[in-house]
Amino acid sequence: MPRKKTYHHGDLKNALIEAGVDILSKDGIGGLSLRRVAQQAGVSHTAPYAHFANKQALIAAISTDGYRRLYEAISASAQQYEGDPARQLVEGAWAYVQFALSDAAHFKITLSGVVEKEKDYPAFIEMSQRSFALVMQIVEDCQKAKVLKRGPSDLIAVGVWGLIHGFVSLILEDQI
Amino acid sequence: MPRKKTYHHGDLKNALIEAGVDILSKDGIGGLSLRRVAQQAGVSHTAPYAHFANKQALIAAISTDGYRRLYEAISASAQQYEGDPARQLVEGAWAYVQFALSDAAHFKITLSGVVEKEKDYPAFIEMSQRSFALVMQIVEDCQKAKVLKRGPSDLIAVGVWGLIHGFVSLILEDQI
DNA sequence: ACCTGAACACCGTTCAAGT
DNA sequence: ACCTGAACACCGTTCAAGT
Repeated sequence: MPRKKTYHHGDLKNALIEAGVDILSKDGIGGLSLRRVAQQAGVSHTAPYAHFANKQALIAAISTDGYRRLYEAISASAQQYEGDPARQLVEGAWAYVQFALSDAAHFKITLSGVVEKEKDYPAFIEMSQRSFALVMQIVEDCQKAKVLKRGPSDLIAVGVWGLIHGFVSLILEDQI
Repeated sequence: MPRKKTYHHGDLKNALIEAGVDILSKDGIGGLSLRRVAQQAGVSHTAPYAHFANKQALIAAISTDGYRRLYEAISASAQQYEGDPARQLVEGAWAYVQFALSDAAHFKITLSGVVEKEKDYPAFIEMSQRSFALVMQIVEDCQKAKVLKRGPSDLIAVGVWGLIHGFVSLILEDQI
């Protein structure tokens, strides 16, 4: 018996997010519409409104998923190189670059800041803050190990993040 | 005699860009449509196609204008504090922050990298590169004056830019 | 060259209705 | 609770036509 095509009792909400990520990877940000997402999930074009207030809310959920992906990648390499903060920093940066290169549209919509997410999407805020806190933790461990100079770790973490992001942006714009 | 409302022999192209910037400041990115831009410029909704291949091209022009605004602001403060690179750096950063805060939507659409501009918009590429070159020049002057540590100036410029951008992003997302 | 108006396919969102 | 189908206003883009 084939898997049921309907999400009537399933997890339509996550199916819609997955469909959105899939569309982003295939057709970019321009191809992302609520109606296409619904169609790909096998439901009518109004069904998403049972789970998301509007398109912005779906985009916020997709962005939250993007941050989770980033968090998990950095976290995985941090665990792998436990006790070696310099390596954790460089591998974390590499995870960031890999996400950007392997799924540019998902990366961009997650980190662009173009969509107004800050107001009504606490899950997005929380996931982005967890990611930043993880980077700050690695920065602090690097400071203790004398890999990075002393100073305010939050400021240095913003600098590290910004430096990596700047590089990735140059790569994505083909200027490097 | 009031100024003619028609751009039949005027500069519709720039009028459309101005209208776009105006709409961005009033209604944000969600409010930016070709039809609204045309209406605000006082022409039919198909007139923009005489000057822009599509909506992306108009957005690229608006983004180019954003980079020019950034370039001119940083350039103005660089001239004002000629011979004081430390001051040039801090005032240039302040100009960046001011642009972001005074016109968040224009700033975001310019610097988000969400739109695919790199391919067919050489004016955009050129203006963004000029802005980056200016920052790099200030960084090099700071290095000569021992305000910044020695090292590859392009890399340090990316870091400086990224640090400022990271701060601005935190401010715009109300996380600071 | 520059602009118009009709037309097409597509979109976000609402709403009454069905299970 | 979860989903459907019709409906509405709006959008990007094309095209034949007008000056």
